Amino acid sequence: MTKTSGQSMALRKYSDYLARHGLKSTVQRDLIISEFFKSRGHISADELHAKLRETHSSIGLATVYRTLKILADAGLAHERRFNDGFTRYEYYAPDDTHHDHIVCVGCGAVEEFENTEIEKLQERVAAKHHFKMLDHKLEIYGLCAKCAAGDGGAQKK
Amino acid sequence: MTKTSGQSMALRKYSDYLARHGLKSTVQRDLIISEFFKSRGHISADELHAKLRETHSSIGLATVYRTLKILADAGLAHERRFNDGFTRYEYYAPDDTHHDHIVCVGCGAVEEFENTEIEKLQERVAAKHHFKMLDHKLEIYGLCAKCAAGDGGAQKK
DNA sequence: TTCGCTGCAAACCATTTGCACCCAT
DNA sequence: ATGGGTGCAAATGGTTTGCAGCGAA
Repeated sequence: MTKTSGQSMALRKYSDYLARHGLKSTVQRDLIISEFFKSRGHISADELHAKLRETHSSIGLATVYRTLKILADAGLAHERRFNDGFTRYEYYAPDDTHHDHIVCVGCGAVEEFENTEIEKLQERVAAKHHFKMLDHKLEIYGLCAKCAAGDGGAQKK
Repeated sequence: MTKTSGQSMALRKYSDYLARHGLKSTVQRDLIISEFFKSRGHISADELHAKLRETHSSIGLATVYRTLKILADAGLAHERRFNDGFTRYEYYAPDDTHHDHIVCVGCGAVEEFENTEIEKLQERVAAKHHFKMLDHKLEIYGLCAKCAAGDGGAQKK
């Protein structure tokens, strides 16, 4: 099972992208990207910026936005908009299978799932409407076990 | 097949809501709501405001927003956020079956569909993750027959 | 007469952009 | 030394809100 680490593969794809587009590698970008890879899944520019500030107080929010946009352009991150007002970025390896999200409206937790049966049904729906399907978005909103049980959940701002 | 008109039923539910909440019926609200019901499906506050301006130039955008919010609170409209930056409101009768959307990325056309099989699969996914499902959102993005055929489509701003 | 309602403009807030200086290449 | 990168502050753009006057009950 020799499987190249998804992360190192992503880093290579990232520097390839920089090179091919005449962009430069900088300390800030490296920091942002490494932090982004560390906290895998569904982080917002603001949250990422806050985390970075803990150790590098001078990094600007604008740079975080700009870098995340590069990652998205390079095909290494996906912009996701749930219903909490702002954009979250999620790590997306080139060979990842498509997945969807189930979101807890109590505590904001996000889990991922994939279901090929649903995908197939979607293709069929698109065909029925004479659409060529390019992408789709499926989000299930509900209460996770913990939030359904008791408390209102510590709303993770 | 005696079936009370969905619209008159909605209007009744609307005035009930106003009464129960100590809110007043006004000319502006009536205009906004009637226009909203007329252009069924997926209209934004701005588009609605523009339409109303044609005949009633003094209506303010803020009032449109406020009224749409009332409709949403009354359970007569759903707020929908696709990927074009702003919120669209869609008519939603209390007895409507849930439906999802298929959106053309070429011309912005939106069609509705429902698929109970997909719904069932979603319930199953939620159960597997120990979530109590409350709501869900499924959007298929693609090209409609017209846009897939030739032109880039007259992007409906 | 009482409050809620309205239009306007200002405020919000996440995200973007202009700019002058900084730093990889 | 070039030209892209950065932080800051200002601009944006959809949506919300404060306020003084208006109008439904």
